[in-house]
Amino acid sequence: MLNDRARQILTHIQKSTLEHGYPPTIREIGTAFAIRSTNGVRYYLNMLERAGHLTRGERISRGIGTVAARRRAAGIPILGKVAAGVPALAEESIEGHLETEGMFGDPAGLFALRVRGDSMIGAGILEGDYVVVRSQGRANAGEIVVGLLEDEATVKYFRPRGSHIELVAANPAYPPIVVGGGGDGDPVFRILGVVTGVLRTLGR
Amino acid sequence: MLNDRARQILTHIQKSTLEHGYPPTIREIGTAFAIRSTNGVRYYLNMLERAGHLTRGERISRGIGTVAARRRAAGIPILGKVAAGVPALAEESIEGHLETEGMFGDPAGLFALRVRGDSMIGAGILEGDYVVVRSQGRANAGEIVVGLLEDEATVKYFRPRGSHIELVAANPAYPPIVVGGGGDGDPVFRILGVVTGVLRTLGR
DNA sequence: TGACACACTGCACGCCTGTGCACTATGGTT
DNA sequence: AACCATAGTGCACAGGCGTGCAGTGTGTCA
Repeated sequence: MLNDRARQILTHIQKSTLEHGYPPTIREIGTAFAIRSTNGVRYYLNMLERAGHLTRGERISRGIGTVAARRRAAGIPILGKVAAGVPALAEESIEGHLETEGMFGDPAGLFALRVRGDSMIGAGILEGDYVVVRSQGRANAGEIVVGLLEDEATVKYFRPRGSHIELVAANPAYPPIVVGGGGDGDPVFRILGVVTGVLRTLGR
Repeated sequence: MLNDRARQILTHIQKSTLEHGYPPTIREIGTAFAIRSTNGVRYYLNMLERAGHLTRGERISRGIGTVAARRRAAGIPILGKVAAGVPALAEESIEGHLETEGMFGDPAGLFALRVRGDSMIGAGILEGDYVVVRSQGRANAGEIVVGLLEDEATVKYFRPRGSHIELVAANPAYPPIVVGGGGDGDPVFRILGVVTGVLRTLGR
């Protein structure tokens, strides 16, 4: 239904919209794809609109709204009850929407880290998962922190023990690491942030 | 710095952008707030731009980009190497960006489900996690599926065994469930979709 | 070899839209 | 009473931008 060029133009519109905050004009798209006539572009826009990939406002400059941009507002529907015969997404069964933006709080001050190793499998954090980290220098007891331990980033439970700190793995194979005791050979440790989310993709 | 009216106008621009896919014009904002002169609106736009809440393209129609819309593009930065003394997000150490939108593939056909029970802890799926599910009726061997088992949604490994299907938990406490053997008392099962992601928020 | 779809070019028209300049009403301060 | 900031009104101008219509080159299918 959609050919290669049309797909490229669609992603260009999406990228441009995100980059500037507003969609491109027909002529801007034309320049980007070396299409000299506005109608060359309109040919594709009509195609994309018929295919349902974007909506256009008539006679509205930059009136190109990608469906993706609008759906962003909705997010992924969260089903509450999965009723007897309903694989379709019946409106009534939608409990809310997964707004991945903002679901971890204010995006500023957040960063993500890909997890290496299996030291936190007990907490449901596997190798290859992304942990979402709120960047801050201190943590509460029991929180999962990302810290810098001798120039290496680690993810561990944070357990202050009065005079020193224990970094505890969620895997019995790894013994707790003691830091900050003031002892001579004690490793240097600094908290980079607190883990506020875990994210994993499966399959491909 | 920003008064109440300016804030309302900012959120109006954000809402309108999400709703239509493109930002409003000066005159459209004016109508929404009963400001009859375009310069009345410009007065606020300048204010908001000086405060850094939006960026404007000069002489560009609908050239109002909210900073929030642009940040959406960036997502959460993924740090690769966490170098020695760098809790700040040094540009060089950013490996990519977590684009939560689209990271699970085409948002259409996806839904999310809150996990109940601990039957999949071995796969790093805990109680309270959200699983992101691609809605489809069949699955490959070994994939984690969401299925409807006797009117109840379950998350399990999918293991076809020729004549029947085994639904295997990732927790030794739960024995495999056999379905589709054609036997009289066999439970009814239908695949709702395949799990393509796991998502968890921690703390608060 | 003709017909036809595809992927455009070229151009004029005219509304849409941001900009600039001048002016006004209101309320608070000195 | 004079002065100033705030929050606008009103209007003309010019260029941005979508639309409509007509035409072109190229490949392919019959």
